[in-house]
Amino acid sequence: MRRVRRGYATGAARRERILATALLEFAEHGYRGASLARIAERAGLSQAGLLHHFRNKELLLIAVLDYRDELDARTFDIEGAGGVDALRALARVVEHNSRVPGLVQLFSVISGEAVTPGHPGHDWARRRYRRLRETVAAALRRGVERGEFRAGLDAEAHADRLIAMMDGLQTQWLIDPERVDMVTVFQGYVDDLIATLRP
Amino acid sequence: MRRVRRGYATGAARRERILATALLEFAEHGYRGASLARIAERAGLSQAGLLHHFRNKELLLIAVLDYRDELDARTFDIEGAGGVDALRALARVVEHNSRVPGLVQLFSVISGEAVTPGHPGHDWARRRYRRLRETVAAALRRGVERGEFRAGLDAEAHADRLIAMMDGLQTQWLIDPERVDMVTVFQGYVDDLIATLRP
DNA sequence: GTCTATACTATGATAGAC
DNA sequence: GTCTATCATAGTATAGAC
Repeated sequence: MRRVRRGYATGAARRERILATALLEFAEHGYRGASLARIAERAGLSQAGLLHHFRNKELLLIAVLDYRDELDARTFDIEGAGGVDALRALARVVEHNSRVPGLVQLFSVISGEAVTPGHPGHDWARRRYRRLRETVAAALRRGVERGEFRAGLDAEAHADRLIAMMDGLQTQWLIDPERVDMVTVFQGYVDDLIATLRP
Repeated sequence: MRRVRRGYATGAARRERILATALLEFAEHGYRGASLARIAERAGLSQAGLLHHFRNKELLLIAVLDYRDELDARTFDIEGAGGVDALRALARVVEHNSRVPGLVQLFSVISGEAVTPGHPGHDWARRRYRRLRETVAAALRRGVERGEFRAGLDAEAHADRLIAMMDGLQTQWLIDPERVDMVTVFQGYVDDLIATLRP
């Protein structure tokens, strides 16, 4: 009997171990600062072994970013929700993020590096922002349809602001965790915004 | 006659040339991605020559960050202004930033890297955020004293939010300049905030 | 103050045995 | 699929002549 999934399953587990390790390393040292040798060592295989699974460093980063997005599939149902509910969902995302500093840090470090055109994460970051903006803007528009928000609001601009606020507070929080209360400060923004947008 | 300032002046010009070049390189490639050899070449001296002026890479980065802060001494008089004036001054800072993408990018790239403790820019970033927060919060409090803003507002939280908004929009703008209108979107935030904070 | 030369270390990637 | 061995390259930093 051929154990159809055996080889695959082993390979997949290996792959995931590598991805999880690489995520930590990229989060800690950025793309340029991370080293394949160290990732391999921490993942329990040789550097050549690692490169058997991911042909080069750039492809590994892309895979890690996709992997992070998968872990992030807990979108907290922003897509499903609309109006005030969506804003509260965003606040819950921030709260959740405060419990996974590693994932947040990966995002902050890579986003920072990726502002440079030519960085392997540049396209990923651009796509990510565009998608996020669309998702949040759509949720705001649904709030208008439901009469929760006043008509004529600039959904895209508010979406940009909500995303900027999340990212900006994350940076401050990562750099100075004791001093910056990311969750409460963002919650305050959402509360003010709900009041402002009331019809 | 001893030309007291001659040697110094020459040295200072050289130093500044190096700093300006290094600023561009660090902005383009981050701390880890920048290379002393390339900085030296673009500044028109050898790598060893560069290291004569700045003993090592880390000290060069620190010097560049201080240099940037000097160029930034055009604080647009946020300290002097208070209340609504201060918020308008912040909007002017954003407008100004939109004309110096190089400086903005240096800040974004280094801030991103510097969330990692142990990064040579970590302390600089933390100090910078703390100072900024104090400056902006003080300006908001002055607005309360003057009766422009309602009493009991959380000045620190609003300061954190204003700074987060500036930084977050900068990242989006750098990654996708055609799509993100940093200046207008920030102006919108300030306008909403002035309305919200009215007594 | 600036250069050349060089030491030293680390990196990403490939070839080929098992 | 994993390893060892190796390559080519590039990086920071130092020594010492001019």
